[in-house]
Amino acid sequence: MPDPKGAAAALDPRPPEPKSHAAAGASLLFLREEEMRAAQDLLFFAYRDFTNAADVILDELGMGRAHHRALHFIGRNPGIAVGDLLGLLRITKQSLARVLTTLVEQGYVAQTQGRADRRQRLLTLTPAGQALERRLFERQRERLVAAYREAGAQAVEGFRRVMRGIMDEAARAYLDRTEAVAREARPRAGSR
Amino acid sequence: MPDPKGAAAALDPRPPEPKSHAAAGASLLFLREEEMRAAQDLLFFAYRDFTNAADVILDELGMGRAHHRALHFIGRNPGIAVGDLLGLLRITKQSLARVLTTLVEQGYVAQTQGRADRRQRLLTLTPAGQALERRLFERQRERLVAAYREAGAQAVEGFRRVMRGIMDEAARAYLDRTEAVAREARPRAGSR
DNA sequence: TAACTAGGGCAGGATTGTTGACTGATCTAG
DNA sequence: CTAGATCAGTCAACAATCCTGCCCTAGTTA
Repeated sequence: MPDPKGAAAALDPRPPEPKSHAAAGASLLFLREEEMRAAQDLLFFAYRDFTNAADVILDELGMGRAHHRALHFIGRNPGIAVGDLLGLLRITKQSLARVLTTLVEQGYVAQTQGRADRRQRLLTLTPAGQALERRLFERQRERLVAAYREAGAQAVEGFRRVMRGIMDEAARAYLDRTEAVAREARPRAGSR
Repeated sequence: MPDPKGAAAALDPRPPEPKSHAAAGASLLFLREEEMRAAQDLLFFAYRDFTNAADVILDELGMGRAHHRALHFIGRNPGIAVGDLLGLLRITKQSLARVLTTLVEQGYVAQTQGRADRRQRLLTLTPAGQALERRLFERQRERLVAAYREAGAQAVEGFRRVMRGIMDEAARAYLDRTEAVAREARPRAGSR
């Protein structure tokens, strides 16, 4: 019943591409099989508990995580067009339409016609939507602040770099754009 | 229903608990509102694209992410009882039963009766299950290896610390146990 | 023997996601 | 100005995944 090849491989800590990079050497141990397995665990548990933090509030309102995701990205990108939001969430028009309909009906999201292109419905959070998004965010922020503070600024920078590396190129580009906008709006803490 | 306070707060980059920790000072900027928002983005995109990496293979087999999660944790905990697996995944018996049934029927997972407690069904991966899990893992490993290598060992350590801080205490305890077991099985690279 | 526990199973429903096709409004290029 | 492309909303039908309750069997434990 046991597969010798599979079982052996699971215990074999061979580092991929042993010494291609120069200043690496033995420290490439962090690329071992077991480390990659552990990273799977980290992503699963962190994401599970992070998203879970807001679920209590969502349940009270009869909403789900999809609503939260929409609120989050509309809040971070006021005036975003429906198509662009679809691209961020990577879901279909139908899936978004369902949550968007309830969010608009319940007064959390407002739609305004685009000026340049009047076909577009630009999405923004109403004051109620901002308040709700903030309530949801606060729950998650507690966890983040605790984790960030405990780990320290340097660890946070490492976290940021690894997370960016895991995601798609398109997602990285989006983050860069968002960051640039944030710096522009508040140009005291930024670089340059 | 509209909350003007929420709107104002959304623009206010106040650092929480300004100078409670000693060696912090201005570097506590990384706890600002915007940094927390950015962390939400990081978690969303990294998790989205990481899980997505294995979806192609899963689709071919008519399986979903729930199957992958079960395979992953059974593979990492051979002989795990159904109840313990439920505790890890944090889903209901029914949800697990569905995926477990298909995994057993298709020969990816084997059930053996517990010796100490014969009510238990201890779960292990069959050779086919190990092979499938490995195929799925390889896709995700590509991303992880690239991200880890690009970020460097120090960044990886920071990533690990932050991710641990985000998750529940119970999840951290599980990771510690798993790590200890791995060290025991291969006591050359470990500490102590 | 009685009470508890591990696991399986069923009924019924909610959420979130999919594909595909169609409509309407608007923009753009020839 | 017309033809085609694009943005968005909508419908139907379906599938994956999750949920709450409830009941059952087998085995453990007091």
